[in-house]
Amino acid sequence: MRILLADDHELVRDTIVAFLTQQPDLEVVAVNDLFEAMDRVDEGFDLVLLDYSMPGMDGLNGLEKMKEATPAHVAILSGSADRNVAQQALDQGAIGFVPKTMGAKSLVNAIRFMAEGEVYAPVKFMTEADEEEPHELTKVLTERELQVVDGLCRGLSNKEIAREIDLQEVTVKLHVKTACRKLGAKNRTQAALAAKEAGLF
Amino acid sequence: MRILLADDHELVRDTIVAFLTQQPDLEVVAVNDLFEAMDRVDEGFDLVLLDYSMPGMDGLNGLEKMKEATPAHVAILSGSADRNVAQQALDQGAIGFVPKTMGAKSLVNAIRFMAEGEVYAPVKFMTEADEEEPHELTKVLTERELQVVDGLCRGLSNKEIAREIDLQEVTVKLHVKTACRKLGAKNRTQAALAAKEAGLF
DNA sequence: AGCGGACATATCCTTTCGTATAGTCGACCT
DNA sequence: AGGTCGACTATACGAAAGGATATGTCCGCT
Repeated sequence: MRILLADDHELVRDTIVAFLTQQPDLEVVAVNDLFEAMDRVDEGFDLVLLDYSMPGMDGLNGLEKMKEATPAHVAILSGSADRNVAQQALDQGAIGFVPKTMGAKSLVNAIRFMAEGEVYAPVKFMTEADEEEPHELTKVLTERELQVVDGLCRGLSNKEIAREIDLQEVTVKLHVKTACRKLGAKNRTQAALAAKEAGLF
Repeated sequence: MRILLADDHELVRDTIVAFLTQQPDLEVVAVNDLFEAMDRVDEGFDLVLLDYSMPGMDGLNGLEKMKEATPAHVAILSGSADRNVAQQALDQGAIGFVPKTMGAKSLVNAIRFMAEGEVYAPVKFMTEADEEEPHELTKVLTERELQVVDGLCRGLSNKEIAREIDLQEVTVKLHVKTACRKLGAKNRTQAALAAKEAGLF
């Protein structure tokens, strides 16, 4: 299998090359940036690995360009990008997303996966990032408000929420109102949507 | 690496064993059901593969049991289960989820991944399932109902929706009610949540 | 010609929401 | 000790939402 690796960090490049070439059936060509990669991609590769932040990439536009230039599978390699970028890359047709934090053996496996046409993205990485935003909201909302918003997110009425957390309905209304204000919502429906959006519940 | 495979379909079992044993460093023990698997798991394995629907499994309870019985990584193998089951399995600590539709080479790669402690789930499988339900809903909801639900999903009031699509408020109410019924929602908030959940808008 | 589905409108009525206002209570400043 | 703030309770009222039922149009199908 022939792999084209493009990364502007020499150390990263050398490390990856060193590991990949230990595999008897892997052949790796490493280049410095997207331009070089574009130049050499015609040599025929099974998989192209592009660093997310290197000269010529311009975010995911580089992915776009590379995909137009070759029928080979193209994957994004990154040391910093977050889950959103990974998701976007996959949406734009990348065969995979590989964080540089990944172990060497896993990297080799991932590359085999992708070279065979299987989409790869580390599950850990894709899911755990969902737990960042809650902090902002759980900090502005009080305990009661959180309970009430939880009810909103299940489409409960004020009365039902009141029964559930043992409060007067009027009090629930108050919490709904203040929670709406904090969430920038005009009404309970928008509040529920906003809370869901933010990853609460 | 030692793999314990449990599946009640002999054909599936034999096929997988045949492929895995082609790998010089893989050693596979295949059994018929969860009970046999539990009996032999003490022999020491790097990875345990459990069929989702085989005697003794009882949904994901079998996964639970196996995880208690061994420190090895446990993955779920399934020919039919959907994305939700896969997600649940991962949430319950499975090291991976492998659909039987996967190619043999990819299967081997996935197994290496999991044996090394990397969580594996096919991205295609996990994401594409999100695009099934819309069909159902866009088909049961009429044109007007869709417009109204769109409004609901933006937290608009009936009056606002009426203005937007140039209808009387009463008519909007009608559509909201029928849409709620079709979506199995008790009120507009649940309807909005359900529509969002299903991937509409 | 007749039928049913989708759509629009109307009236009536009940429940729920949303908001304003006011007061109690305890915690935390300073 | 007085002040402030957050959480809670309480009234009260107008605005929405939700439900039922009835009428009528348009369109496609039989």
